[in-house]
Amino acid sequence: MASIEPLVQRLSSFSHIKQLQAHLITTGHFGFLPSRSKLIELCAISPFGNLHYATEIFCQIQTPFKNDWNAIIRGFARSNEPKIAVTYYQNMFRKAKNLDALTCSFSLQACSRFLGVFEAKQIHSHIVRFGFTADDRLVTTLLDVYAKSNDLSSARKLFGEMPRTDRASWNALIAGLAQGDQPKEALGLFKRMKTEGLRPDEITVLGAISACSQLGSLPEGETVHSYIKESNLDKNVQVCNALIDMYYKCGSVDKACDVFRSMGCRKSLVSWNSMIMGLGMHGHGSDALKLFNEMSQDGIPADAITYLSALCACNHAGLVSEGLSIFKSMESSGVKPNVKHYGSVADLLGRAGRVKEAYEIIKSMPSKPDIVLWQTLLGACKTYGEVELAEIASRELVELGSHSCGDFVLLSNTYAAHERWDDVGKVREAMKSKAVKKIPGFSFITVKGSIHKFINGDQDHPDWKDIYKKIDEISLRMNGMGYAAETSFVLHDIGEEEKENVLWYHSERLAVAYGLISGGGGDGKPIQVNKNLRICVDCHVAIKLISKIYNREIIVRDRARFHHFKDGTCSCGDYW
DNA sequence: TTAGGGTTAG
Repeated sequence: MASIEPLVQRLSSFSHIKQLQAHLITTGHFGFLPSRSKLIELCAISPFGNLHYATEIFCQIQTPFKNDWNAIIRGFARSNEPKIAVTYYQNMFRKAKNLDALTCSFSLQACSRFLGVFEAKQIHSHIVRFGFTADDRLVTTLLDVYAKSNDLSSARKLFGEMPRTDRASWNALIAGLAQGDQPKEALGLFKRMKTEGLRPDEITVLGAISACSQLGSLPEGETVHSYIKESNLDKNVQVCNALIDMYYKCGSVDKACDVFRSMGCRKSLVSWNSMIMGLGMHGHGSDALKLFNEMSQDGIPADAITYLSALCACNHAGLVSEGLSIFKSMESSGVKPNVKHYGSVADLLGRAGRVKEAYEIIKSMPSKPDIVLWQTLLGACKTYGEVELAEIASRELVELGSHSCGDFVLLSNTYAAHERWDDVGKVREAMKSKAVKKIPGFSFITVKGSIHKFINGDQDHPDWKDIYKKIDEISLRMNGMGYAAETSFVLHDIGEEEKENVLWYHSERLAVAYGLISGGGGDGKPIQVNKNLRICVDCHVAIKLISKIYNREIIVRDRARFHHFKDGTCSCGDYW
């Protein structure tokens, strides 16, 4: 039998595949293994194929050969049901025993799609058993699964054991560490890679930039950017997009704009989305909306993320009518609003005191509202003292199984504002009976290239005594300006154990104090602090005052947005 | 013949 390859080259539709199958059967060549496997592969992975049909052919084969299995596994690995690929793999392992490195590779690709570490570990053991560990490509795929599933220790161990590492394996580990919670380690590897004589490429720098974004460290980001310029990697649109993202996340929306405006390649949808999001997070709502309009003139249609970015920009700047009209325009643009768009609009209305309208929006959703949405509504209820709606939202939250400390505190505070102390007591009881989980708050600051992390009230920093001394000094000077801590509700209602977290030693204040004594940010540069949660109301007041007393610009990046404190005010206009 | 590493939200 001649190769069917020339024939295959000319196939362009599913009916061609069926004709080929008929041809193979009628000519008695279906039993000819390469042709049969090719047919299954075509069905399973070509753009005009049909995975279901591929499995039908496969099932008709009494003893499928290795390549038949591989074709099916490969097809499922890239389908919407990657787990099925692993099921086929396990069947093959039991029945056929003749799997090869490719079988493992396709199956691992499937694992990385559904983050199946358990399955990956099983395949890993087979890789060892079959002696495929010298296969760099296969091991890199395995490393990537571990890294993507956040099993970073396995990823690192594997990397350490590789007989040869190349750029791809370094890249997989760097990206994995950056996207996991080890951005510092990712940057360390990026630096080490250069000293070991491997030249980072665009994929490497994407990982490194992403690490800088996570750290929120502008100096580190600038160093990576210099490397990118030196190596001419700044013509790559993905690299530019990552730089935009990094700069605004590191507090410099101006530098993000510079990158955006001077891109040496065509801007993609992601470039626009990132820039709009960045402007929004820094409170430049109207600039964000200008860009939003400019984008359609540039012939790039907005997608769901564009709309979300524009809506967030409206939220952070309090642009209520603009936000509503953008939301309304979504349908006509053919972009279907999802939970996040509804959440954003509910937030916009809620913050503006239009709590009932926010509730109506939530009710009008085609899908079921999620925890975040009810929390948003609850937050607005607290601000505007809407007890009834607060109770509705809380009930929904309990039903959805939310055990977040914040939910209880908000409800309790809403009651407290109406002096309904019995109800306050009941909420507190409920908190005790359901082990309410609390995410620990932490902040960090980069000083002279190294990162210092602070947890509320911690004394782990080598200079903690000086930091606390500085805080005492700050508090004296603030009290002299008539500052009174807003502890009334917060401390009262959260419960006893919270009391030790005295507001004065909140992580963001420890970081700011350290910034002041260490000259963080350098001459005249702003002190920049990153926090994992939202900044607390009292710290917000305090840092405004600190910026005035010490005549220092302070930038705080919290979970939701940026706050630029200068001369006693904040860029968010106290609206966040 | 077929395989490895990649950018935006929350």
